Amino acid sequence: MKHITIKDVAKKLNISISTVSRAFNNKYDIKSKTKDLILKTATEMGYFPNPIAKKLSQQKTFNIGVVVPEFITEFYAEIIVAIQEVLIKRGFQILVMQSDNQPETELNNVKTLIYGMADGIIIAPTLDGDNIEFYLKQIKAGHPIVFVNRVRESLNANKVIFDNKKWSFFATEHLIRQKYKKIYHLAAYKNLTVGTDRIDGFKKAMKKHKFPEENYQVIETGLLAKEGMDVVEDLIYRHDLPDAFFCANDLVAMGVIKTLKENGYNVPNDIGVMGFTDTQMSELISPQLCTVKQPTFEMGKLAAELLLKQLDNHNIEPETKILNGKLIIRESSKRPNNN
Amino acid sequence: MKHITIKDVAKKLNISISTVSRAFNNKYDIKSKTKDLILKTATEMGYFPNPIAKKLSQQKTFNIGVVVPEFITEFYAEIIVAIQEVLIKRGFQILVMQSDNQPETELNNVKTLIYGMADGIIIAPTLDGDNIEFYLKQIKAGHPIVFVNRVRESLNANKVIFDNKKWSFFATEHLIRQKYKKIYHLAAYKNLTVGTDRIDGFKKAMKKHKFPEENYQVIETGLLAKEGMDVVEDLIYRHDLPDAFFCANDLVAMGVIKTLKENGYNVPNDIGVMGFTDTQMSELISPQLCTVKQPTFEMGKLAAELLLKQLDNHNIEPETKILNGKLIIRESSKRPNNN
DNA sequence: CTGAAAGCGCTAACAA
DNA sequence: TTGTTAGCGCTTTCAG
Repeated sequence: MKHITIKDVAKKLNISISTVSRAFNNKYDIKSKTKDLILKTATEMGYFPNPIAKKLSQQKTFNIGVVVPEFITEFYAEIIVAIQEVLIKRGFQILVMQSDNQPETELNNVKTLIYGMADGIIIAPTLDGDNIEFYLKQIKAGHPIVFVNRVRESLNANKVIFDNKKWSFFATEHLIRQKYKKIYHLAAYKNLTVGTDRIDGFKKAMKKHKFPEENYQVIETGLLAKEGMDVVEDLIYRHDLPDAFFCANDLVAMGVIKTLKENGYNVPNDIGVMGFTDTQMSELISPQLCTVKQPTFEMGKLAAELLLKQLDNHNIEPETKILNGKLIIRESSKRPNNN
Repeated sequence: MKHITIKDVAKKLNISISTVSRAFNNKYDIKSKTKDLILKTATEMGYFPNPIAKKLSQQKTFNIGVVVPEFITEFYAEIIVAIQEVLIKRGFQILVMQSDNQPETELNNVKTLIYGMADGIIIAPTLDGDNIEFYLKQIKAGHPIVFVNRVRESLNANKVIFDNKKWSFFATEHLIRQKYKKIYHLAAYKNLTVGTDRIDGFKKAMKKHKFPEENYQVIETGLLAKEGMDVVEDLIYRHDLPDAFFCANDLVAMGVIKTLKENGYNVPNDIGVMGFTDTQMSELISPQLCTVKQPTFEMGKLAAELLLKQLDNHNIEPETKILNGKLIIRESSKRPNNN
């Protein structure tokens, strides 16, 4: 329980604590011989500078906090990996906290990090709800913050987001080009901006290509494989299957494919399926999943870089990075005779 | 940049800082009227107690650190979720740090957490290597630490591990019972205890059932789908395919299945495949993957509970929880005519 | 019920 | 090149 402190080291060597401090921060003049001696004995004694005390006096940790809704899916895990890659090179350590998709938990996490142990923080919000105002106040007070993913484009802050509307539009158009005639969009929960944006993109494509109202539909489904399976089962039961599904994410798409296959439908010959995000698994299943690649690594990297800029200069103008994706054409949406 | 401190609040109300402190910790006698007033104005001013300072004087945060090799695969992500579930109920916040499979990074992470911002720490080590000694020293010094997963059974510390040897043995026996006659084990990297333990279990089963040496083999493969694919391609090229694969994890197994299918082999009729871990995806692919379920949630939960015990009483005897898994029998290892 | 003051471990002027 | 000392923001005894 007892930490060895700078004092213990100083006493042992009969020198002052400031000399020990200098040895560990090697930026003040100090005889290299004493420095070596100090470092050596300190290590022997098992001394390690207490970061808490350091922070309190220096007003600087070299920690960056990252708050995400969850990291059980690859999406945020990959973003975090990218953030870490950039910031570790610059001498920072990364502390990650999960909000569990709970805005209150998110707020607490951010508070702990920002008031306590982090010089800056990257937030992937759960919702673009009430917390945002608090965050903006913190930014104004000088705390570097960068937002990622689930934020409104209009938010005046450093942020990196994905152009969900556009790529949902493109994904839908891909299905249309494959001559699928009746397309259902299995959407994410409607309280997510990313969800509504994808719905918008889907509808836009439908309108552009003049699909009659009865030939397309948006079904609020969710983000889990199970939820996709349930919806498909229900549609089968009601004899209301479309000839293509555009799913909110890959996991839902995989659930859809599985249920379709189990019920004797061939994907993509009978029914096409399109995912969103491009997870690792999407090319390991059969048929391989056609999807939209979201540049998770790029998102993380850019967020980290925006944060570094803020750390260097607190008064820069907020920047927004809107990222593009890529259609990953694979079997699951390939109609055999699309003539 | 300027935080509002306890001093500012005290000055504003013309009271002492200790009174303000009391108001926020409501454990000392304080007139409820003054308390309310303080809390109210403090909130208005945007005051939030600085956790760093709190920790320095109290020697207690309510943070628990969790250090894992990575959380891009479900395995550790699920463990973390379980830990969080237990500890949040007890008023702790969880700080997660990734070691990136690098022992040095791991050591730094642990140091930051333990000396700095965490009352206790759960470590899922990258290797059971040199760092362990340092950790044991910390435990002796009174820092609560619990180990998870990649640790030797002989380590005298609080830990929760999985009985890899046993379940690797059972997995192998399952393949044997299915009458597969030539079985290759695609092993994890050999410097991982979990890897060598699974190899041991595999060999033990082979010996028990008197498989001739030429009918089984251990191939160091890794933990990625790509690595599984490469090995299978190589075996196909060398005309050295077995009639069953027992893979180090599900991801490798999925890579194996994919490559086999692409090369015209039927799984499980021509070749059986068995995974390890039971990821979400394993039942979404076809054929569904037969695997061993590792109780990730249970592991996290128990680790958290062991930590809580240590937090309450620093001098308890170290406990070891060795967990069992479960065979999840699915298509990929079902031989049609196993008579 | 409230205030004064010491101290948590460290940094960073300022002296020497 | 080294030592002395005043904080960093908070808790917690000890007086009052």
